[in-house]
Amino acid sequence: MPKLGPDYFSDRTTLQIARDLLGKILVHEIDGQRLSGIIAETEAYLDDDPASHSYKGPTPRSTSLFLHPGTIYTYRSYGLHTCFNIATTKVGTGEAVLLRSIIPLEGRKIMDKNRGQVPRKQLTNGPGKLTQALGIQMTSNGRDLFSSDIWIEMAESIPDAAILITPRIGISQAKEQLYRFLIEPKFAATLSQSIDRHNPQDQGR
DNA sequence: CAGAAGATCATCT
DNA sequence: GATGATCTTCTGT
Repeated sequence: MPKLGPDYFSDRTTLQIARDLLGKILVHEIDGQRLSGIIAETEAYLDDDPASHSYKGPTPRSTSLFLHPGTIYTYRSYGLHTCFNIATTKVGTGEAVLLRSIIPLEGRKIMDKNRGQVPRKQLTNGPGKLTQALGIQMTSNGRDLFSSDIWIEMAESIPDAAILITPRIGISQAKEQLYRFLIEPKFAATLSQSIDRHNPQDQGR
């Protein structure tokens, strides 16, 4: 399966990129072992967003946000969690997409080990959880998606494996649920919470 | 160099 | 719905 190339993160708006990433596959390869999941929720951070780490210009922490599109930006949240972002648009702008949740695909045993045997619905359904499950660490900050052990692939079709790991509710129902998962507004790309505050009808996630 | 805040999560009521 | 865990980063002095 082809990796997404540099153009993917530069040719469209950040919001569009965030939408298009839904359904793609995030891969972290460790010792030849693939840990992966289907991207199910993303969040766009735009230049005019006061909550963005790039809002006040580059700082020691946020320099990778301003590098070329496809640069990985990780940061430590609340001293505990690692969150995974991808710089978008062009060099010098600080826009990015945060990956908020994935559907676990390959390497479930290792993910369980990394997460500590939580219920499967809670394995990768948050920005801090997916990095812990995939073993993605702060050291990936500043690398790029095209020449590192972390990348994003096209999904030619929804792999059967994805159906198998969805909740045990039968194949057809699982397919339907997975499809909803990918297109439902609730899980679609959103602006950050600071913008949500100005749109009270969007709150409650 | 001290102090505060934070793009979260698990656990509790 | 509230709270504590935990620590990096940024800001002001």
